[in-house]
Amino acid sequence: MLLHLDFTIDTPIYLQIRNEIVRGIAAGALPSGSLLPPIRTLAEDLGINMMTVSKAYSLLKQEGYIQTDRRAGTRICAHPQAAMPPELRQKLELAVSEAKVTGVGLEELLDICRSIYEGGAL
Amino acid sequence: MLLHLDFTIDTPIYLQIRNEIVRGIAAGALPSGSLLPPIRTLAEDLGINMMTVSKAYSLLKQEGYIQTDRRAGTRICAHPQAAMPPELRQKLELAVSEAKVTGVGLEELLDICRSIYEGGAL
DNA sequence: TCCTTTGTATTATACTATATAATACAAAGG
DNA sequence: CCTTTGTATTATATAGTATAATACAAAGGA
Repeated sequence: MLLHLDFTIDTPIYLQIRNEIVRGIAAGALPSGSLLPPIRTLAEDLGINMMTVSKAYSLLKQEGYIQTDRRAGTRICAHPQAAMPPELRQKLELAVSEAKVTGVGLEELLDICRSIYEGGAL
Repeated sequence: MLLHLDFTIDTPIYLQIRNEIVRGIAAGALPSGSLLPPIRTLAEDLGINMMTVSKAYSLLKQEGYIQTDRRAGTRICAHPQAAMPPELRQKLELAVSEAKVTGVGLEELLDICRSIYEGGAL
């Protein structure tokens, strides 16, 4: 379980962990049922505090990405939503808007999105 | 100049201001050369502190979205980048990944991105 | 039964980020 | 000169983030 953390950017560590796991799920590296490492193990591997990993897991659990069992550990669980959450919609709007303003053309943008979706962005 | 702020979410106010302006540029509501309201005026309209607006303007200026002149005020300036900044690429990757995991199909996602790009997301 | 492993919770501390408040400054037009 | 503009400074308060040191509950295994 290798997660890439960047301590120089302003994104909190627990959010980086959460994001990496979400991307891992989308990329297929973490299929439904996959066992995530124990909080203490991952914390030690990453050289960070146990509670920071716990915070990431709690968030993922709250969002429905994982399920936790005291003894069995933490596993990925698929959960297609009925509709797209408004927060995700806003994330997309902002990213697409920034791309547009930056000068990225529509077709180019769609190609990028397609490659991310298909390739898994990893 | 109406900006929609949400004081209940965890996104900082200065970032919300920045994001709204970027989306306004992409949507065409703020074409190049548009004059943004003075910091004090916008702060008063939004009921927030002057320095919070100043922070948003500073960020936009640093990112190249606006230009400031002590006397002439603050104006939008177009600036197509040579290549897509890596932070934007990561934003896109995360948003697309979340959409995929949430159960959004590829074509549906591309339609959404297209409508955002063309419609301006406003 | 005892030990280990799991997630979770508590308490304290330190540091940073965010936002406000009250001023002050520099620049330039009227 | 006065106003308006962005910017800077100093102080303060609050919240978020991360660490540290423990402790607890649950359940499988020796």
